[in-house]
Amino acid sequence: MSFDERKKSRVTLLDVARHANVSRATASLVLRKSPLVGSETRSRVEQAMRDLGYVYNIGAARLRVERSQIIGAIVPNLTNPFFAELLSGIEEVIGETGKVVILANSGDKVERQAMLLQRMREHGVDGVILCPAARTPPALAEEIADWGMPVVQVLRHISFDMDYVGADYAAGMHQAVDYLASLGHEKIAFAAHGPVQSAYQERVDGFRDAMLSKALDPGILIQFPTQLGEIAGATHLLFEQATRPTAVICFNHLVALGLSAGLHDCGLTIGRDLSLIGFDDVADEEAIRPKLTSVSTGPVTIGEMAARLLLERIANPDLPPRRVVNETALHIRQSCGRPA
Amino acid sequence: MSFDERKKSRVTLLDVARHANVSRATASLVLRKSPLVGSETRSRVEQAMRDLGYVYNIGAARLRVERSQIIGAIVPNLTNPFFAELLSGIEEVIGETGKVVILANSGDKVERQAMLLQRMREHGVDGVILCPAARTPPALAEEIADWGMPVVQVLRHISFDMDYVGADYAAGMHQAVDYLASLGHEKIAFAAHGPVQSAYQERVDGFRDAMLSKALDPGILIQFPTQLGEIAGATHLLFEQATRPTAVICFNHLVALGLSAGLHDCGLTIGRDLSLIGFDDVADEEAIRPKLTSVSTGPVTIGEMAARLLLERIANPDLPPRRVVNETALHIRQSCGRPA
DNA sequence: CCTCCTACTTAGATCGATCTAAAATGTTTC
DNA sequence: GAAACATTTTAGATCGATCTAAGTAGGAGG
Repeated sequence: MSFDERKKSRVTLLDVARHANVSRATASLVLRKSPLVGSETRSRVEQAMRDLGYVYNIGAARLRVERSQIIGAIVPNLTNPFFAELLSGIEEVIGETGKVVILANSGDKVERQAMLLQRMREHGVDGVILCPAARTPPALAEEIADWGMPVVQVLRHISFDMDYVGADYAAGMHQAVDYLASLGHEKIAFAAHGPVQSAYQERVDGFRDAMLSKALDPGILIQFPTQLGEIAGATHLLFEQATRPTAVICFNHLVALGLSAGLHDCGLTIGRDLSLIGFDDVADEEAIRPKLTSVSTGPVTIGEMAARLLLERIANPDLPPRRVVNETALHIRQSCGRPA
Repeated sequence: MSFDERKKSRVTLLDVARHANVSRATASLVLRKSPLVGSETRSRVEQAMRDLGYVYNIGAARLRVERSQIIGAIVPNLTNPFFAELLSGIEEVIGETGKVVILANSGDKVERQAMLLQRMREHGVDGVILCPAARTPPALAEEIADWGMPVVQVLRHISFDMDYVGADYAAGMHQAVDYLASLGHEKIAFAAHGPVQSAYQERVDGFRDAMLSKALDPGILIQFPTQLGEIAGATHLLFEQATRPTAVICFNHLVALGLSAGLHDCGLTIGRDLSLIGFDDVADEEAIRPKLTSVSTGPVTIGEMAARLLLERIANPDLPPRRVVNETALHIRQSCGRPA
């Protein structure tokens, strides 16, 4: 890169074209790997690009073409490793196609989510992967449809008219309950947490349903604090129920981590004094002792599937809405035993 | 939104202007909240925008103005909660300014990182927050400077000519070593992990330095596997050293989690049979039992500071390069005791 | 009545790519 | 040698905003 060339704030396609003695149009064709240009011309232009240090300006291109190569991802909480894994899957698949992911954190706030969607619209994203904030009105789906913006819901859903990718929470609950029942447990609690949204509801309903199908009492449902740090301290809630549970199924990995710590603090041995089943099976759960028996929902996979679904939706907007539900798997480790 | 208006693929500023009986220029001034337009005109234009459902097209604007309102963030590993927290801090600060964050995962691969930087350049990002992949050649810094791209290094650094935000790893190591020494430990191991990069080196050097200043042997340096799942299984490495350590300082929270689990598996009691100090103090460490004494580096804060530094750098490219080093704090909990 | 000033408003060029429709070039066919 | 054809190349309009430089209107001052 010579001195003069660096002075120019930006090397444009026109500069490249002039340097290679062709027109702007031809240079553009080379850029887009069109078979129309002759091979000698092509290499001359490519050399010119290298000589001048040309950088493609996607922004300029997208003014003409209807494609920004940007995908949005909105999650309710970034610090939760579960969502980090989800994002990782999304970024992986989107990145492979040469597109780019805009990341945003709704903090589970509906207004903030609306603002972020607006911002993404202004950036002309090709589509959005959205984990809807709790209490998102279903009308949002219609609004989004009006905008003509391709959106895939992940993990939570607010509408059946929009693509959705999630896990089979109900089946996961059945796996957990069936396993505990097979060990002889009858008093099984569900340790819930966080705001109510579709995934929450599905887990609770799945739990109820599974318990009833085993003719067990589905009524032990305990609400734990939202913050990880406070969950351990709230462990006593488990023992303040009308019937004291012999096993607990956790809403997610945060509850599992918290209770695992809290039970230890109470001097109880997990798996002997009380059985514990986690949900989501994030990497950390492998590192707790005793190792946590857990229902895995596969956040990375869900992220990948959501990304793929979105790409298909963008390519073909008239597809009917689809629902993809990832299978859950019960990973049996060491946190469950027979009831005392 | 009426039928005809929806048919038009996009409502432009010109449409708004016509609808409000003003020129495109005036509408643009309203958009940018210029004090030049009369209040009556302003509200007429604003009403027109609402009537037509106008959406600002940042992409078009940025073709004229040198500002894309996009910031890039490149991290080596998204699934590591430490980086997720970092990102959370970045997104928070950047989001407040109305800008947007493009997220990318280098997988700690230099070539992939180069490709991502290129892609971000094509998207015309206003700046990038980069946690350089291990083995990134220092020449990259010059290349970036040639591009004229504002970049802030986080957590790891490859050049002194580029802004940098990190933690005071050396001080953190001193805190950890001093604390253990005060408890009477003399055989202290450093449990390392992952590829060598500046943050790695600083921790190792800090450890050495701290040990030497206490006249202790700084030579017990053990390399653990990269994957969390494999660390626990490698715990035995601790006991295969020439001198068996009575305390271990962990490279990061992954090693701490892994060893905490591994020691439990060996039937050892942490804090009594062996003292353990974590590093990074991610939220999870609160949930391990016994609670982990840990050096906190504050990833969220570092992310916030990096974002602020980048914004300043963008506003004022001629600032001399700055280095911001976040203080570390030793959080004393329950994982350390006197040597057996 | 003319000049000057203030407060708005606007026409038209511009950013850097793509796309259409047409032109230039070279080859083959009759 | 002209017509027909395939292969490359190109001029110029276009996308949707911003910016410059110039315009209009209305009032104050002389």
